[in-house]
Amino acid sequence: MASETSKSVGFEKHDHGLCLEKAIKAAESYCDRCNLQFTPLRRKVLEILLEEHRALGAYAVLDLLREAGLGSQPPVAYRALSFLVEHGFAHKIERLNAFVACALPDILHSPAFMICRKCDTVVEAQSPSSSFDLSATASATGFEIEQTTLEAKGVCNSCAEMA
Amino acid sequence: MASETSKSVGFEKHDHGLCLEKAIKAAESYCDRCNLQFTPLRRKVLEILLEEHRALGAYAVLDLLREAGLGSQPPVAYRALSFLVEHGFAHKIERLNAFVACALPDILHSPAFMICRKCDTVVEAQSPSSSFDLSATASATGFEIEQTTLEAKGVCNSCAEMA
DNA sequence: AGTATGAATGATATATTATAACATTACAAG
DNA sequence: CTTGTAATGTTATAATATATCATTCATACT
Repeated sequence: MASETSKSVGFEKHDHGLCLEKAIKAAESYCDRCNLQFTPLRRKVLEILLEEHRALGAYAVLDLLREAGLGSQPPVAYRALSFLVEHGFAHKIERLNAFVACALPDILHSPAFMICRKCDTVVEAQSPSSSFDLSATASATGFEIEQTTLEAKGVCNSCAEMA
Repeated sequence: MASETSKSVGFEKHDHGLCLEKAIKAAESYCDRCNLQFTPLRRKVLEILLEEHRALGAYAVLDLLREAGLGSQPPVAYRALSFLVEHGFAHKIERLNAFVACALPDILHSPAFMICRKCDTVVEAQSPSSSFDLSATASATGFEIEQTTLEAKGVCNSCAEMA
């Protein structure tokens, strides 16, 4: 379902049809290599996220899924989204309770996002590790950071000892 | 209400009654200085968060509020929590949809957290800015980071131009 | 004191996000 | 061909959050 139009997405224009195709191919080949099932449903959900190119709530995804005739109940969307997030094809934006396609599918990274509080546009920054200074990326794109939140998930001392 | 017991909280023991009192006093005097109303409700919610010393969902807070005879409907809890978050007395942990009292009430900081996926314990790290490497803090406390998310809220280029 | 103003709280209803639980289908390994 | 596992379908409901309007409370001005 890739369109050939180049439209304004994120904070600047780019060839969106191309980026969609590339991302799908990347996911496909990754799943091949890792014996993961890149099913029509999962592919469609990733296409939806790529096509929209912004953070979508699970129910927005579900609506589009329904339009495409592929599943109609919440768990269907949530399961596909979980799969995509788990394998790095998409990220969850916790602040928005929404999901975006990964903008850097070929690069190992810990996700970092700039979220506009006015239009909810989400831009993913390239972040090699948990230590990352967004301010350079922000000023390069003209994004003015008002507040940042860093949340690290893991296992604490005492839980590790118990195991 | 502050208890005098010293119990194990976070990743290590400390005098909890004392830290509660200190935090309440800090909030009180900040509100005085800034002409904010540190009402009984808001104080109670902060006390609840401090007393529990872990991330609590809004409805958990509401239950404790109800027990204390101070409001019983969701908006009551959400409004008090918003106030506390807005003024930095508490933080919202987006990953958990939960709230914690600020562990560093006297220090200007952008919040950074380590969240145990097994016990949901949340520890706040001291983070002077949006650029911050959690890994040092993590290894100091024996926390093993599995995944980090950095979300910056602000205003993007095009929205800024419109205004 | 009286009263106008805005802030905070109370109360009802409902919206939004997410998952539990179980049934069914698809598909691959033995 | 059948048995196990993963994926999807389906129903129901849980958990989180907010809109709206009514009421009370604090403050500041006269």
